[in-house]
Amino acid sequence: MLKIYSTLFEVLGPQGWWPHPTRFGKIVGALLAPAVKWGNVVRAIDNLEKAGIDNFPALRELDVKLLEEYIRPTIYYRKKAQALKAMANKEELLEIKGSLLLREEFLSLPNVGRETADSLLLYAWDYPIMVVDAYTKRILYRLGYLPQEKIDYDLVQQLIESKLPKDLSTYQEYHALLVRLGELYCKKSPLCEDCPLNKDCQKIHLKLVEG
DNA sequence: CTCCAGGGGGCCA
DNA sequence: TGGCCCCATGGA
Repeated sequence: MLKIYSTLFEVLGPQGWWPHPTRFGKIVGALLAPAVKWGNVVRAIDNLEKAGIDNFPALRELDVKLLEEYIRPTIYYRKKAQALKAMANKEELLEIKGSLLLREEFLSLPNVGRETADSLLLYAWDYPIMVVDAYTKRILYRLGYLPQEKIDYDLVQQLIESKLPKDLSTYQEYHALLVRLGELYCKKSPLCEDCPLNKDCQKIHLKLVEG
């Protein structure tokens, strides 16, 4: 597990997440990001900021229909609008420091599941918790760390956390690196010949090409 | 132009 | 758990 991390870091370099500088942007970004390319998340946040929506009180006052239009570049925008509204209406959460209790609070918000909750904690609350997404599962499965690709979220999270130093920047970078690797090489039709992990991959055997 | 994948989450059986 | 729905975007 640590070897994957060091290999990815060496080949792909530091990813430097989270791209959005403000706390508002980080939180909104974490809520919009699932199943959406980051570029489209940025478009959505830009739409909001151009409309002067750059803080939670403003978001709370914003008409839902208008909010939906602003974040339309992100898929499932109606669901995500509900999540944003719910977060804006629970502004007291912003003052709480990261914890597993706060995680439960996030999970009680509409349309916020484990990945989204953990993204909020890891990137907007600086709380060291590993985010697991479809790429994470697919990559670890192909590398032989998981018995199957469809597997319980918590199990994968525990596995990773048990084998990495419990360190904020390690978790932040590792998830970002796995996403980057996934985007580049680990689609359902994989592009393994160029994958930096190719020589370690047990499922797919093609030659490693160094960039 | 059409087809379709698919970085999540909720709900229901 | 497994199936279905939500539903923009971009590449084939």
